[in-house]
Amino acid sequence: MRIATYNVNGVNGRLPVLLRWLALARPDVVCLQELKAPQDKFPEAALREAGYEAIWHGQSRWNGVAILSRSGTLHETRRGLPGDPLDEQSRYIEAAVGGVLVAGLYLPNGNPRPGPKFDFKLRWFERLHAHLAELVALDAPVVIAGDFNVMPTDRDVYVPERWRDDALFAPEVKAAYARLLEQGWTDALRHMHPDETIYTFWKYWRGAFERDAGLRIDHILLNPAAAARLVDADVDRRPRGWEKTSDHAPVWVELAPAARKTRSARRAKSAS
DNA sequence: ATGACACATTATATGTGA
Repeated sequence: MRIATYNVNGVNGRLPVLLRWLALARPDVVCLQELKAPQDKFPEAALREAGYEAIWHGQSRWNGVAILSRSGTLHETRRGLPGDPLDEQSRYIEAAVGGVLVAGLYLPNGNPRPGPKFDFKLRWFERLHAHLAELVALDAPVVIAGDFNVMPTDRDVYVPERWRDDALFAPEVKAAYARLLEQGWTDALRHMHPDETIYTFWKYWRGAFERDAGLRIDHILLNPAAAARLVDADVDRRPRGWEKTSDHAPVWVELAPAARKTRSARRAKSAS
Protein backbone atom coordinates (compact mmCIF):
# COMPACT_ATOMS: atom_id res chain seq x y z
CA MET A 1 0.00 0.00 0.00
CA ARG A 2 1.54 3.25 -1.14
CA ILE A 3 0.62 6.41 0.81
CA ALA A 4 1.82 9.83 -0.32
CA THR A 5 1.67 13.45 0.75
CA TYR A 6 1.77 16.36 -1.68
CA ASN A 7 1.51 20.08 -1.00
CA VAL A 8 0.01 21.09 -4.34
CA ASN A 9 -0.03 24.88 -3.77
CA GLY A 10 -3.49 25.37 -5.30
CA VAL A 11 -5.42 22.22 -6.21
CA ASN A 12 -7.18 23.83 -9.18
CA GLY A 13 -4.16 25.70 -10.51
CA ARG A 14 -2.13 22.48 -10.27
CA LEU A 15 -4.82 20.08 -11.43
CA PRO A 16 -3.00 19.11 -14.69
CA VAL A 17 0.18 18.44 -12.72
CA LEU A 18 -1.70 16.51 -10.03
CA LEU A 19 -3.54 14.32 -12.54
CA ARG A 20 -0.34 13.67 -14.48
CA TRP A 21 1.45 12.65 -11.31
CA LEU A 22 -1.42 10.41 -10.11
CA ALA A 23 -1.39 8.61 -13.46
CA LEU A 24 2.38 8.21 -13.29
CA ALA A 25 2.86 7.20 -9.65
CA ARG A 26 -0.51 5.53 -8.95
CA PRO A 27 -0.36 5.96 -5.15
CA ASP A 28 -3.15 4.20 -3.27
CA VAL A 29 -3.76 7.06 -0.85
CA VAL A 30 -2.68 10.71 -1.12
CA CYS A 31 -2.86 13.52 1.42
CA LEU A 32 -3.01 16.95 -0.23
CA GLN A 33 -2.26 20.31 1.37
CA GLU A 34 -2.71 23.93 0.37
CA LEU A 35 -5.81 23.33 -1.70
CA LYS A 36 -6.42 27.10 -1.77
CA ALA A 37 -10.00 26.33 -2.75
CA PRO A 38 -13.34 26.76 -0.98
CA GLN A 39 -15.28 23.60 -0.17
CA ASP A 40 -17.43 23.72 -3.31
CA LYS A 41 -14.53 24.36 -5.70
CA PHE A 42 -12.67 21.10 -5.04
CA PRO A 43 -12.13 19.18 -8.33
CA GLU A 44 -14.00 16.11 -7.14
CA ALA A 45 -15.23 15.04 -10.58
CA ALA A 46 -11.82 15.22 -12.26
CA LEU A 47 -10.26 13.16 -9.49
CA ARG A 48 -13.06 10.60 -9.59
CA GLU A 49 -12.49 10.37 -13.35
CA ALA A 50 -8.85 9.59 -12.54
CA GLY A 51 -9.97 6.79 -10.24
CA TYR A 52 -9.74 8.56 -6.88
CA GLU A 53 -12.45 9.15 -4.34
CA ALA A 54 -11.80 12.06 -2.00
CA ILE A 55 -12.65 13.76 1.25
CA TRP A 56 -11.57 17.35 1.71
CA HIS A 57 -11.77 20.35 4.00
CA GLY A 58 -11.59 23.47 1.90
CA GLN A 59 -11.08 27.11 2.79
CA SER A 60 -11.22 30.12 0.55
CA ARG A 61 -7.82 31.38 -0.56
CA TRP A 62 -5.65 29.61 2.02
CA ASN A 63 -4.91 26.26 3.57
CA GLY A 64 -7.21 23.33 2.75
CA VAL A 65 -6.45 19.59 3.08
CA ALA A 66 -7.75 16.46 1.37
CA ILE A 67 -7.29 12.70 1.32
CA LEU A 68 -7.61 10.73 -1.93
CA SER A 69 -7.95 6.97 -2.32
CA ARG A 70 -8.10 4.70 -5.34
CA SER A 71 -8.02 1.36 -3.52
CA GLY A 72 -10.37 1.55 -0.58
CA THR A 73 -13.28 3.52 0.79
CA LEU A 74 -12.35 6.50 2.94
CA HIS A 75 -14.04 6.49 6.34
CA GLU A 76 -13.53 9.98 7.72
CA THR A 77 -12.70 9.98 11.42
CA ARG A 78 -11.92 13.65 12.00
CA ARG A 79 -11.64 17.05 10.33
CA GLY A 80 -9.96 19.81 12.22
CA LEU A 81 -7.42 19.35 15.00
CA PRO A 82 -9.09 19.27 18.44
CA GLY A 83 -8.11 21.61 21.25
CA ASP A 84 -9.11 25.07 20.01
CA PRO A 85 -12.74 25.77 19.12
CA LEU A 86 -11.69 29.19 17.76
CA ASP A 87 -9.34 27.67 15.16
CA GLU A 88 -11.28 27.65 11.89
CA GLN A 89 -8.33 27.02 9.58
CA SER A 90 -8.54 23.88 7.42
CA ARG A 91 -5.34 22.11 8.30
CA TYR A 92 -6.18 18.58 9.51
CA ILE A 93 -8.20 15.67 8.13
CA GLU A 94 -8.16 12.01 9.11
CA ALA A 95 -9.66 8.82 7.72
CA ALA A 96 -9.49 5.06 8.00
CA VAL A 97 -8.77 3.37 4.67
CA GLY A 98 -7.72 -0.18 3.93
CA GLY A 99 -7.09 -0.96 7.58
CA VAL A 100 -4.79 2.05 8.06
CA LEU A 101 -5.59 5.30 9.88
CA VAL A 102 -4.29 8.16 7.72
CA ALA A 103 -4.02 11.77 8.86
CA GLY A 104 -3.20 14.61 6.49
CA LEU A 105 -1.99 17.87 8.01
CA TYR A 106 -0.74 21.30 7.03
CA LEU A 107 1.07 22.83 9.96
CA PRO A 108 1.11 26.64 10.18
CA ASN A 109 4.11 28.36 8.63
CA GLY A 110 4.63 30.57 11.68
CA ASN A 111 6.51 33.49 10.10
CA PRO A 112 7.28 36.12 11.12
CA ARG A 113 9.00 35.13 14.32
CA PRO A 114 8.37 36.36 16.91
CA GLY A 115 4.71 37.23 16.54
CA PRO A 116 1.15 35.93 16.82
CA LYS A 117 1.56 33.61 13.82
CA PHE A 118 4.56 32.00 15.45
CA ASP A 119 2.64 31.61 18.71
CA PHE A 120 -0.21 30.01 16.79
CA LYS A 121 2.23 27.53 15.24
CA LEU A 122 3.57 26.51 18.66
CA ARG A 123 0.04 26.12 20.04
CA TRP A 124 -0.91 24.04 16.99
CA PHE A 125 2.08 21.81 17.71
CA GLU A 126 0.91 21.36 21.30
CA ARG A 127 -2.57 20.36 20.13
CA LEU A 128 -1.05 17.96 17.61
CA HIS A 129 1.11 16.45 20.34
CA ALA A 130 -1.97 15.88 22.51
CA HIS A 131 -3.96 14.32 19.68
CA LEU A 132 -1.16 12.10 18.38
CA ALA A 133 -0.59 10.78 21.90
CA GLU A 134 -3.94 9.05 21.46
CA LEU A 135 -3.03 7.59 18.07
CA VAL A 136 0.54 6.38 18.49
CA ALA A 137 -0.27 3.32 20.58
CA LEU A 138 -3.15 2.02 18.47
CA ASP A 139 -2.87 -1.59 17.36
CA ALA A 140 -3.74 -0.48 13.82
CA PRO A 141 -1.13 1.18 11.63
CA VAL A 142 -1.31 4.98 11.76
CA VAL A 143 0.28 7.25 9.13
CA ILE A 144 0.62 11.01 9.75
CA ALA A 145 1.48 12.69 6.47
CA GLY A 146 1.78 16.31 5.49
CA ASP A 147 3.58 19.61 5.29
CA PHE A 148 4.93 20.09 8.82
CA ASN A 149 6.72 23.34 7.97
CA VAL A 150 9.72 22.14 10.00
CA MET A 151 13.23 21.20 8.95
CA PRO A 152 14.06 18.72 11.73
CA THR A 153 17.88 19.03 11.61
CA ASP A 154 20.72 20.93 9.90
CA ARG A 155 20.95 18.10 7.39
CA ASP A 156 17.49 19.05 6.11
CA VAL A 157 18.44 22.60 5.00
CA TYR A 158 20.68 23.63 2.12
CA VAL A 159 22.31 26.45 4.09
CA PRO A 160 21.30 26.07 7.77
CA GLU A 161 22.94 29.34 8.86
CA ARG A 162 20.48 31.36 6.79
CA TRP A 163 17.48 29.77 8.49
CA ARG A 164 18.42 29.91 12.18
CA ASP A 165 15.80 32.52 13.12
CA ASP A 166 13.12 31.40 10.68
CA ALA A 167 9.85 29.97 11.99
CA LEU A 168 10.52 26.73 10.06
CA PHE A 169 13.85 26.14 11.76
CA ALA A 170 13.67 27.89 15.12
CA PRO A 171 14.85 25.89 18.15
CA GLU A 172 11.35 25.81 19.68
CA VAL A 173 9.93 24.34 16.47
CA LYS A 174 12.63 21.71 16.05
CA ALA A 175 12.09 20.79 19.70
CA ALA A 176 8.34 20.46 19.15
CA TYR A 177 8.95 18.10 16.22
CA ALA A 178 11.45 16.11 18.28
CA ARG A 179 8.85 15.76 21.05
CA LEU A 180 6.47 14.21 18.54
CA LEU A 181 9.10 11.63 17.57
CA GLU A 182 9.65 10.90 21.26
CA GLN A 183 6.04 9.74 21.45
CA GLY A 184 7.13 6.79 19.33
CA TRP A 185 6.68 7.97 15.75
CA THR A 186 9.13 6.98 13.02
CA ASP A 187 10.14 9.64 10.47
CA ALA A 188 9.82 7.26 7.51
CA LEU A 189 11.98 9.16 5.02
CA ARG A 190 14.87 9.69 7.41
CA HIS A 191 14.57 6.12 8.66
CA MET A 192 14.98 4.71 5.14
CA HIS A 193 17.74 7.18 4.16
CA PRO A 194 19.67 7.96 7.35
CA ASP A 195 22.68 9.56 5.67
CA GLU A 196 21.25 11.21 2.57
CA THR A 197 20.50 14.82 1.85
CA ILE A 198 16.76 14.81 1.23
CA TYR A 199 14.65 17.80 0.21
CA THR A 200 10.93 18.07 -0.45
CA PHE A 201 10.62 21.81 -1.19
CA TRP A 202 12.54 24.20 -3.42
CA LYS A 203 11.73 27.88 -3.89
CA TYR A 204 10.54 28.91 -7.33
CA TRP A 205 13.20 31.51 -7.87
CA ARG A 206 16.92 31.63 -8.50
CA GLY A 207 16.90 28.16 -9.96
CA ALA A 208 16.59 26.59 -6.52
CA PHE A 209 15.50 23.20 -7.84
CA GLU A 210 18.20 23.10 -10.50
CA ARG A 211 20.79 23.97 -7.83
CA ASP A 212 19.13 21.53 -5.40
CA ALA A 213 18.90 24.32 -2.82
CA GLY A 214 15.98 22.88 -0.91
CA LEU A 215 14.37 22.10 2.42
CA ARG A 216 12.92 18.92 3.92
CA ILE A 217 9.61 20.00 5.42
CA ASP A 218 7.12 17.38 4.20
CA HIS A 219 7.15 14.35 6.47
CA ILE A 220 5.45 11.00 6.99
CA LEU A 221 5.33 9.69 10.56
CA LEU A 222 4.51 6.05 11.35
CA ASN A 223 3.31 4.57 14.60
CA PRO A 224 5.02 1.28 15.62
CA ALA A 225 2.35 -0.83 13.90
CA ALA A 226 2.90 1.05 10.63
CA ALA A 227 6.68 1.17 11.00
CA ALA A 228 6.70 -2.62 11.29
CA ARG A 229 5.28 -2.73 7.76
CA LEU A 230 7.55 -0.05 6.22
CA VAL A 231 9.11 -1.30 2.98
CA ASP A 232 10.35 1.91 1.36
CA ALA A 233 9.99 5.68 1.41
CA ASP A 234 11.20 8.43 -0.90
CA VAL A 235 10.64 11.79 -2.52
CA ASP A 236 9.23 11.78 -6.06
CA ARG A 237 11.21 14.66 -7.56
CA ARG A 238 9.81 14.22 -11.06
CA PRO A 239 6.78 16.56 -10.86
CA ARG A 240 8.89 19.34 -9.34
CA GLY A 241 10.58 19.66 -12.74
CA TRP A 242 7.31 20.06 -14.68
CA GLU A 243 5.77 23.29 -15.97
CA LYS A 244 3.34 25.19 -13.72
CA THR A 245 4.21 22.91 -10.81
CA SER A 246 4.09 23.17 -7.04
CA ASP A 247 7.14 24.29 -5.08
CA HIS A 248 6.86 20.99 -3.14
CA ALA A 249 7.47 17.44 -4.37
CA PRO A 250 5.40 14.42 -3.27
CA VAL A 251 6.72 12.16 -0.51
CA TRP A 252 5.58 8.54 -0.23
CA VAL A 253 5.83 5.41 1.88
CA GLU A 254 5.22 1.81 0.87
CA LEU A 255 3.69 -0.41 3.54
CA ALA A 256 3.74 -4.19 3.24
CA PRO A 257 0.36 -5.91 3.19
CA ALA A 258 -0.98 -6.81 6.61
CA ALA A 259 0.27 -10.19 7.73
CA ARG A 260 -2.48 -12.75 7.37
CA LYS A 261 -3.73 -13.76 10.76
CA THR A 262 -3.03 -17.38 11.55
CA ARG A 263 -5.78 -19.63 12.78
CA SER A 264 -4.22 -19.72 16.26
CA ALA A 265 -3.88 -15.91 16.38
CA ARG A 266 -7.54 -15.50 15.47
CA ARG A 267 -8.48 -18.00 18.14
CA ALA A 268 -6.39 -16.20 20.74
CA LYS A 269 -7.96 -12.85 19.78
CA SER A 270 -11.53 -14.10 19.92
CA ALA A 271 -10.84 -15.74 23.26
CA SER A 272 -9.47 -12.55 24.81
C1' DA B 1 18.70 43.10 4.74
C1' DT B 2 16.36 42.33 0.45
C1' DG B 3 14.25 39.89 -3.15
C1' DA B 4 13.35 36.35 -6.29
C1' DC B 5 8.00 33.65 -7.86
C1' DA B 6 3.22 31.98 -7.58
C1' DC B 7 -1.17 31.11 -5.58
C1' DA B 8 -5.81 33.06 -4.34
C1' DT B 9 -9.56 36.85 -4.61
C1' DT B 10 -16.68 37.70 -6.76
C1' DA B 11 -9.27 40.98 -7.85
C1' DT B 12 -6.91 44.78 -11.08
C1' DA B 13 -3.63 45.43 -5.33
C1' DT B 14 -3.03 42.64 -1.43
C1' DG B 15 -2.15 38.69 1.78
C1' DT B 16 0.24 34.56 2.18
C1' DG B 17 3.72 31.35 1.59
C1' DA B 18 8.77 29.23 3.20
